[in-house]
Amino acid sequence: METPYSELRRCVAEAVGRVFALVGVEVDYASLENLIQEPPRPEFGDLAIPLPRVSRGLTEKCREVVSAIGELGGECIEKVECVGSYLNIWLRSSYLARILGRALATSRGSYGIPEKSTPKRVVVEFVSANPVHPLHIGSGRNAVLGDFIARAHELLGDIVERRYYVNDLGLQVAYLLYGYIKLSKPRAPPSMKDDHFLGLIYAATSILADIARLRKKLEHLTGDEAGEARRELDTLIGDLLRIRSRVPDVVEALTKSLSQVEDVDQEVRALSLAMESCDPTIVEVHREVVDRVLIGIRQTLERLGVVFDRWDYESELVRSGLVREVVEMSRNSEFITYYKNAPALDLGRLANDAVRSELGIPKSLEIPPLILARSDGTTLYTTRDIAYTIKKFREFNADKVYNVIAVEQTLPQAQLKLALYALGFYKEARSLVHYAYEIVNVKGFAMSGRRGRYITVDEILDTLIARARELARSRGVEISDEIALKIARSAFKYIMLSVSPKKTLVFDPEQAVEVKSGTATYVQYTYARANSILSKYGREPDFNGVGGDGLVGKRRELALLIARFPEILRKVVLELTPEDMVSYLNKLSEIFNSWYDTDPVLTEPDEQLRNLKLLLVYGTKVVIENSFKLLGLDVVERI
RNA sequence: GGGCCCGUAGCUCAGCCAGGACAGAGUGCCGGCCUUCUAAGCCGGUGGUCCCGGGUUCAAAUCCCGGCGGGCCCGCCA
Repeated sequence: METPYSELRRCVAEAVGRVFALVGVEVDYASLENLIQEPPRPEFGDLAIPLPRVSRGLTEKCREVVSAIGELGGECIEKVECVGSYLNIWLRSSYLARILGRALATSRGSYGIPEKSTPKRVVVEFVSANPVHPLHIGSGRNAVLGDFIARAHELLGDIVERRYYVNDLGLQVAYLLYGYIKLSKPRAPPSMKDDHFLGLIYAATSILADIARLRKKLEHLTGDEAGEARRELDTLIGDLLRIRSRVPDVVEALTKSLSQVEDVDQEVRALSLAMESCDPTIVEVHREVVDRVLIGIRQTLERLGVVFDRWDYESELVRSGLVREVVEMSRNSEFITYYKNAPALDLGRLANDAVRSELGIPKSLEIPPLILARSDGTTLYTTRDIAYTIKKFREFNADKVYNVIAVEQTLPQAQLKLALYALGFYKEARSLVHYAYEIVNVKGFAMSGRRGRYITVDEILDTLIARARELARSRGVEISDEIALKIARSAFKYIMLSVSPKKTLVFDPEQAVEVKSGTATYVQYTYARANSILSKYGREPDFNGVGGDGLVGKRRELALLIARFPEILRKVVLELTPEDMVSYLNKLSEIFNSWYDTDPVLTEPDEQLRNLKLLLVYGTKVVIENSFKLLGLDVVERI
């Protein structure tokens, strides 16, 4: 279906094109339409065309264009003006009102939502944070972006599955498990969630191992090197003290227990091996500690409104034999090689220009061989990821699989694609998308999961909830838990979505909890205002009874913005750029609020004009609703 | 050393891919607006060598080349 904005652009292009032809410049309407742009300021009209782009020398003929447009302007153009090298165009109010009214009347609540085509089957794997600590804001960004991708596909009518890869093998989990066993499966204090509690145990164990290692090393160091090591030691002890201030008993018991161990690292490595071989003496406690963390993570995700369809345990993947199968296939592959005496795939040889371009891998990215297994026979992360990717495609019969993973994993993700290709999974290799995002930095704070230095999603949500309550109370209103959570999580998500995923996001905890312009709350407030007007009006606006010359000033700006919405949404859905939607919502809310303040709707005596105003209110409401559906934000009827 | 990304107002960011008007928001700071549809709002003021240097163009924050600064990757870690 044609969008109102493309309709009006075509109308303008045709009218202007006819006039250009009259002054001797022939140009086809389609290319003229592409040259139409939005002026930077309202004084420059609703639309504008840079004349030199159309044809050299056209600027000089602009006066003739102006005088000719009166008769040939057609139904859409009110007037045009020449300013500098631009032709500025004002649309006829009645025309703009009519096409906007028709578009909204046709689609109502689904205004802007793309037409469904043949549904695709799409898997989005995201978050997949290691089960060793609570979700921090970095994982929060992943959760919000991944859910956005899933929602974008759902909006297109695709069938989407959300999967979480539980990385329950590897040294990180081994450290947690080690500490957990040494402490004889401790319970969390009543006020603390399990994932927060176990995250502290993980960090304390990891730090104690680091300290022991460093102390040993220090015995052989002198001079500058010794000084540096001592400073590092001080930092570690500082981190440990911070953890002790939260769980004193745990840290004391753990310190005492580990001080009697000759080589913690060696024991942890042994434990890791035992985990991977499903050693019956630990298999139960291993699963127990992982699941305790996962329950906490799942609660956090539920607070965010992010729900997964599948939780895939890495240990089960290994046990299923699929990983072994991948290694076997590799051994029979023509790309098998031995690198540093370990079995590997020579992906560099595979990655010629043709294959790279087929898989979307940059030419300049150097691809080292992918080592498949350690000398002890255990497999490596990327090897397992090959198996997991095959599993994701198979189990869901997927047309497309997204891996939402930090940009720092660009190389392993490229290797993953190439490995699939090398093993004959051509379609899978082509249909796998690494949706890369940059990390989150906290202002004045170096995050580290291993050191227990992070800001959790839970604490941000708690602070935001408290802040929302406080604000409501200051206005004499009590808000429900549900509303408070909706305000809080939307505020958090909005921040996560507002910066281009490829850019580092600087998170300022002080700013994050402020509720003002440019936040989700601001947009929610805008929605509540629009909603309030419409519910007081009590019935649907009369979409056909609009017209006249009412679209001036802010009303006109708002109408144009609403008219542009379907194109914006489409672009955001196809290009997966949530930040564009955020910018749009900020602009829309700003214009709406500014208009709202000076131009009453319900008391408007002129019926046609009132209908027009109601159309704008209705349009704003629907646009916010549908944007929120895409971004995973919550609208609130009252705030 | 090689590769990728980023550099725009004190701070956080749009705009760059598809070049176009005196470069836009938010925040901060200063001042004003609640007998009128929700003041979590609105209005006004303040604030910029678009990292630097060349080039292409009628026109460069945007494209090209060369620098500088910051981040990440180049593990038998994940």
